[in-house]
Amino acid sequence: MYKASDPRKGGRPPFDAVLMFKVLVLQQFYNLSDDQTEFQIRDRYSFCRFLGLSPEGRVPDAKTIWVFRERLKQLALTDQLFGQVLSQIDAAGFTARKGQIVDAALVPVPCQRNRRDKNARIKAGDPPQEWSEAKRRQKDVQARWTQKHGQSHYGYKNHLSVDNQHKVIRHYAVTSAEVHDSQVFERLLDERNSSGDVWADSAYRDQTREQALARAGYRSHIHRKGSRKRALNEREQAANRKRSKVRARVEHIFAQQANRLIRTIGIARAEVKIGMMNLVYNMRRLAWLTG
DNA sequence: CATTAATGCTACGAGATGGA
DNA sequence: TCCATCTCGTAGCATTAATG
Repeated sequence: MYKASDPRKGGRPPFDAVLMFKVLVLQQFYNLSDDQTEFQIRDRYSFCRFLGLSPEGRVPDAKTIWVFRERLKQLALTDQLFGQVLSQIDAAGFTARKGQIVDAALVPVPCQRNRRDKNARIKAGDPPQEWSEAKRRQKDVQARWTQKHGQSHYGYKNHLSVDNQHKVIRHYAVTSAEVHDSQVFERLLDERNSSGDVWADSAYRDQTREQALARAGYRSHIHRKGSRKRALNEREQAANRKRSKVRARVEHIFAQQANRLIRTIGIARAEVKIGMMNLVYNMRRLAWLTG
C-alpha cells in the first residue's frame, strides 16, 4: 500500500517503510518531537534494538520522520494502519465483546495568540490574507475553542468507541474541539460487537437516536438528562448511576493518554497524530491483554 | 544522467524566563 | 505587569546523496 516509485528508474533508496512506522510508534509512545526522536534513537540502545539499527549507522533524520508522516497524511493511510493493528488484536482472540462505550477526549494544541478581529475572521472561515505565506503555514486556522465542565479547551476532539470487554478502541473520528460529541455518534458505532449494549454520557442522549438504536438492534444505556422543566426521578437517577459504573472504568484509561498536547498545524496532520495515538493505545492494550 | 528520497537551511509561532 | 529574548517545536523549499 505504500510504494511511491518504480525501483527500475533508480533514485536514492528510502528507509524501510516498516522501520519508519516503528519510529512513529516509538515517537508516539514516548511523546517525542521529531528532533528528539532522532536524537533518542541515536542515544538509546533500546530504541536501536527495537528498530534493528546500530547507533553508528544511518538513522532517519528528523525531517525524514516528518516527511514520512506527511506521506501518511497525503495517502490517507493512518486509518489502514489502525485497522491492521485492530485485525491483529482480533486475530489474537480479543474481538469486540460485551457492548461498547462511546466517548470523546479533547486533544489540546498550542493556543493561538491572535487579535480578536483576526479570530473572528478565522472562525468565519476567512483566514487573514495579509499574513505572509511563511506565517500562514505556522498558524492553525482549524483548531477551535470549546467549553467542558466550565473550562475552556482549545484544539481538536478524539471521538471514539471502545469495546466493554477488552477496552480496545474500535472506531475513532477526529474533529475540531467545538464539534459536539453527539454529531459523530453514529460513525463510531461498532456493529461487529457481539453485544448490542451501548453506553454513552448524556451529551449523546436524543429521542430519535434512541429509536434508531432500538430499530438497529442496539440496547441503549445512554445517560438520561434532566431538564429545567423536569428533574430526573429516583429511578432514573439510579439507572444513571448504574450506567456510570460501566463508563467509569474507561475514563481513567483515557486519562493517561488524553489531554496530551500535539503541535501539528491543521486538522489533516492532527488526524495522523491522533490516529497514531489511538493505534499506540491499542498496541499497549494488546500487550497488557496478552500479559 | 535521470530520478528519488534524505537532509540542510531558514522562517516562524508559542511558551518560558527574567529584568525593569 | 509588561515586554524583550531565549528555547523548543513545526513547515516547506533548497540542496545533496545514492541509486539504476
